[in-house]
Amino acid sequence: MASQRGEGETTTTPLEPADRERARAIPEAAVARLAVYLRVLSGMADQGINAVSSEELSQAAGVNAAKLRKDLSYIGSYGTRGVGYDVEVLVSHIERILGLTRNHSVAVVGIGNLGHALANYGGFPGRGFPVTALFDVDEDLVGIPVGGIPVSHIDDITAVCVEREVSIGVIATPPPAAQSVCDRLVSAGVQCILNFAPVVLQVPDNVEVRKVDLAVEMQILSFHVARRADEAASVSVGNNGLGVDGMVIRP
Amino acid sequence: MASQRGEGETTTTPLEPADRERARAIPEAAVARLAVYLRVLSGMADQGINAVSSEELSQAAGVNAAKLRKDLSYIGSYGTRGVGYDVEVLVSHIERILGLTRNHSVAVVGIGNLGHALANYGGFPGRGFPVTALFDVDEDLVGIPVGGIPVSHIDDITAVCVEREVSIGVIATPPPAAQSVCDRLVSAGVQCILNFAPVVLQVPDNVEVRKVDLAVEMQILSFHVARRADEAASVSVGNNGLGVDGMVIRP
DNA sequence: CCGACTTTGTGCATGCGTTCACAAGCGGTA
DNA sequence: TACCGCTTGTGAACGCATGCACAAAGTCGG
Repeated sequence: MASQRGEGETTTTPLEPADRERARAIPEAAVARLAVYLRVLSGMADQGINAVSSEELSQAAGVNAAKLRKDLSYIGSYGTRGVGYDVEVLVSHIERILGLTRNHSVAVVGIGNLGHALANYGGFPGRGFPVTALFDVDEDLVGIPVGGIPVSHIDDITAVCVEREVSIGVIATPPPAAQSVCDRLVSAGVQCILNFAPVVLQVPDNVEVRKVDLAVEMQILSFHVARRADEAASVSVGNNGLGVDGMVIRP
Repeated sequence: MASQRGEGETTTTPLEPADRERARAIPEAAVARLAVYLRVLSGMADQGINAVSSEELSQAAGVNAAKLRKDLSYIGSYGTRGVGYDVEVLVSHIERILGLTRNHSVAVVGIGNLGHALANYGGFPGRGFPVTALFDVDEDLVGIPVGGIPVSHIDDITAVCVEREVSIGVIATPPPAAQSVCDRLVSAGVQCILNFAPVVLQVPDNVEVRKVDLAVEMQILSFHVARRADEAASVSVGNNGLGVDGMVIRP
């Protein structure tokens, strides 16, 4: 895993010009799916499987086979017609495109319940994301190690982030603190932020923010519950032909 | 459908036929944003603000003003031209569309670090989502209350979910257990699942699954880091006009 | 070496979602 | 009451993503 390291630009396999061109053109949605394919492929590799067809892989990943092939075509042609894909080759290629050949140092801010959970993941699932810094306002927490890393005070955020070359900041603070923490991360040079706080962050446009919003997820589900209840209540006129092929429970 | 439960339709404000039609047509992406608008609006209501224009609201929510208006138009016309929107009216209308006038009982499965964090949220942010059941395989945990709710054994999942009318199941187990837990939730009649396990769940098509995948989020960020590093490395030929206006750090 | 079969890679059409731009509608003012 | 300015609501254009269908390309068996 080799946690932090001296410099870290050219230690990793650099993208060749051809790939560089491609990376620019990959749709956002496809990037998310590539990460899923990667996980499925890693699992297959662990099971000793070394070849896979687009059909098999797509089913395991829960997507359309054509879409999968198109997604893979964005990163180049690495399959063999008539045979399928070499698992190892695909894994290493997706890893390269996603930038996983380089380690991304992660800082978690806000060591509450969620922060604890995140810190204890200890190098995020799928590794390549070592947590190297933890921050909180609470003086009582400072110095105490969580998941092996001692908590720093939030006022030291700039110094620590720069020193440990943090490239991804995770915000797990209460809502009111989120924007302020975000600003501090940004001025510490962090350009990628994963936000768990239910707040819309304002950032300069050179910073990438992704948000994980529990409340929103729940409310989307709630919407579907409501919609279904309504549809069920109005099954009188006749349903449209939109394929509700009724309760196929697959064990 | 409406699985079990005595009545449960008309306890809550029922959607009128006109709204029912509309709810069916709301794009998935818009639903997610409506939840965000709702939060922003609630905040405004708490601050005593009672009118807002699409411009203000859209900025606070971090979206385009035109998009916001279109999103709101999906749920009907509740603004006043020349003035804006009444905050209260909008809040209650979005709540109705999202089905938040009804309480959605939530079950959390897997009381590890993340499960603890979720249970301790204690009725999810924005309320309306009371956590009413917790499950784990670990016998040592069974009976111990977490966040006020005693943990049940996972083998009792069907009985407990039916009894407590669970409508949303949250999976926070280790990956290998996720599919099995999911199957059990489904056979207990749970139709909405929020999945934190890094696994692609296979479900019948009457079940709605949303996934929150830390690893994928991190890898998407990683991709952007890599893409940027590459773009920065190839600033020699000349950048395209696609607005990278260079490192504007706003404090 | 050839032919049949399999599976990839992709051009094209379709549909969805976003954005633009403007007419319609409402409050305030004289 | 009539006008003026402001903001909504939406028709229409655009662009992106998905899905289809097929040609290209490779393997395997004879």
